Amino acid sequence: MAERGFAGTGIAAISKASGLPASSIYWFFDSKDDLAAAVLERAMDRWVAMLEEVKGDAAPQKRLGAFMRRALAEIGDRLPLFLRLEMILALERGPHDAAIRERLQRGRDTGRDLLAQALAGAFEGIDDADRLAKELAPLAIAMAQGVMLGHELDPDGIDLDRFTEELAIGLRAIAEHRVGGKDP
Amino acid sequence: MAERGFAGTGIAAISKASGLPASSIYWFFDSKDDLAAAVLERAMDRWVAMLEEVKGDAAPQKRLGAFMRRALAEIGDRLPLFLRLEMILALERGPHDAAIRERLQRGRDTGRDLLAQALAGAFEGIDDADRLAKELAPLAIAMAQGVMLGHELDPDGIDLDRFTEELAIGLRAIAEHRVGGKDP
Amino acid sequence: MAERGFAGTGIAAISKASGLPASSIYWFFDSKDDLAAAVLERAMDRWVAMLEEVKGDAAPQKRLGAFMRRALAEIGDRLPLFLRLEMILALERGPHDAAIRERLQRGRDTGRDLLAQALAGAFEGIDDADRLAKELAPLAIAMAQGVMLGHELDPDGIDLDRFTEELAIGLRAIAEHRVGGKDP
Amino acid sequence: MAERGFAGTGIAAISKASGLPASSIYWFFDSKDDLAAAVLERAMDRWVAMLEEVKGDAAPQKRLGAFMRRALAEIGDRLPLFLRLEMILALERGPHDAAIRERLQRGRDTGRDLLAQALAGAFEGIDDADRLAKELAPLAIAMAQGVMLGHELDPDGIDLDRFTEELAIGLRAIAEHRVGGKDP
DNA sequence: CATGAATGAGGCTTCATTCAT
DNA sequence: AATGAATGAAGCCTCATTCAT
Repeated sequence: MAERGFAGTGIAAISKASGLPASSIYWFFDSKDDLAAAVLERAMDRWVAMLEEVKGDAAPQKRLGAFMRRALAEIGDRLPLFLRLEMILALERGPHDAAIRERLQRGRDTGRDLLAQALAGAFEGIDDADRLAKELAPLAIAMAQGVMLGHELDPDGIDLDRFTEELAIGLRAIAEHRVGGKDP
Repeated sequence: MAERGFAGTGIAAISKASGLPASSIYWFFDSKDDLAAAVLERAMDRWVAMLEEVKGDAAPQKRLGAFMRRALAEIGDRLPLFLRLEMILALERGPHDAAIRERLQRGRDTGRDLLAQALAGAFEGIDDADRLAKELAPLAIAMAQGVMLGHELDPDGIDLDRFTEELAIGLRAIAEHRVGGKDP
Repeated sequence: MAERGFAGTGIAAISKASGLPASSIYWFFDSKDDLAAAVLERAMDRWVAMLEEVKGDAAPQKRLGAFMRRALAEIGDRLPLFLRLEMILALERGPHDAAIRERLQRGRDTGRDLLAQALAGAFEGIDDADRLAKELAPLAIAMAQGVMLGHELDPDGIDLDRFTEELAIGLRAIAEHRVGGKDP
Repeated sequence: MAERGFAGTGIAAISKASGLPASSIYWFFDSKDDLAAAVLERAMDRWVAMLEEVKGDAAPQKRLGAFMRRALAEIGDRLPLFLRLEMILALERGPHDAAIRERLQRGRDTGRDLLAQALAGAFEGIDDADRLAKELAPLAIAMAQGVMLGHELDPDGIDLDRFTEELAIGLRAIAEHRVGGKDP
């Protein structure tokens, strides 16, 4: 579903992939919507757990790059499934809305909070680092997602390792710009 | 199709939207794949034309913000259709004809070139501005796309107007960082 | 559908009976509900047309029996399809309601009006024949339907030919009873 | 099942209504057919028991109306479930086991016998009351069923209380007509 | 250029039933 | 006596496509 979208993923495909006959899938899920919501939820939980763990590591908050690098660890092979799933489900508006959209929102909120903490470390030395981190977290997430998407679409066009570092630099510059036009 | 994806957009829906009976659609297009490719092509051409026009305007290359602002002009309502279409078709891998993928690649190339020119203006004063602009263009596009996607998903989370300006700042900082680690 | 009910009549059965593939049926009808409503409508129209024609014949209003005998002409083989369809669809409440129920109501109204006219003939000589005919028409219909149903369930238990005559007698007695307890 | 028919009543619906998982239902019944037969049997037994009880009451056979009124006591809310079930199962021919049909036949026979006794009382004073009662019982049942069905379909169209009395009058007139065309 | 009709394959989902526990 | 899980067949309906006109 993360690869072909909601509509493009037939119950038959899920059945084949899972080894269960299609009708059995309906023992576990009420509908394809319900299944998608459950999958999204689980993927989300895993990703959040991973981020928490990274955050828990000693010093690393200090460098945003380290955080990002871990967060996107799977990349290279492919976009972390959760992110792909999130993007594609979010992009595909349609009738699979209700349950899914709400879960998407929750995921975004959690991700933002975690990134805000990592950003605060990267903004060390800037006034109001915490507030700025909170403000810029959505922007950081968005940029990061965009870059991952870009990498997915054209792997050679973007050097992800380098990017994780440069994203921190760019955000720091933006934070500094926000904190005061041109003062020392 | 930009809203529901390729698989989620039935010929019947296109028929209703266009007022033409489904069978008539097959007079104009050989298949759904063909139709999608044509739609993508047209959307792409329009977008490119718009960018060319912006580029043609007087000094504006100097400020990346102005370029971006025009490029995303439609936003507020919704992500420029072309970008939405591009993302969703790119994300949804599946059996959609190679034709589509190739056209997507072409679009990305054109966009990159145009943005590189705009970036070169924004990098004024930096050594090797042209080369850096070319290198960073894919990153810039990716970031911009991510931000637009983020805006689409959660319009209140991201201030697009401000972003266009800040993106320029961030990229400049990255360019400076690339041009020389710590030398003046 | 008149024989197996709505739920018991699969699209596949209709497909086989009609010679059209199941998917083609959906070119003509929006749904199984829609199809049932259309079938009911057509059966109803035919039955009403037949009743009108019977009514149009010369003297026969005078004897209710003649009217009934014609109205139930097909019987012997089987309950007039329309009546069977009406009963079974009316009895089977379920999700096939909306369109069907309304059409059922219309059918009942028409039948009642036609029968009222036939009854008026049978009530010749009774005061207020017209009013009584109108009042008793629903009762007459109901009785007749019950008898037809009974005949259907147990063909030997009920002599339909005799019944048509006796129904007139019974109704006349009821009408007389209504017109005045025991006066001459 | 009395409301939606055999085909329209899924095991899942029965499961939900009973609180038992679907698989448990198969501990009690061998199949859906078996279940339907059992349900029909039980409903039938109850109805017969009630009729017996009514019959056992003092004088009341004398007035058919009293008998009918009790027999249809539940009405007003809805057709006595047994009658509904009987009609709908009888109408819906299909693959429902011979068991069901046979049980239906038995029910009809019992009802007919009981009604014959009640009718005999109502025919007091007519020659051959017993024979006529036996002959007309099926007709009486059929008429009563039809009226109940009519009441079910259009509650305002038929006054059930009045009907119970008038049915007796109508049947008496028919009996008298049968006993001798025009002789005193 | 346009359309009504037709169609096989496949869509999601429910069906009645079975089985191991 | 009870149940969670499993299953093949069938349910209704939509799919992309074709064809005759």
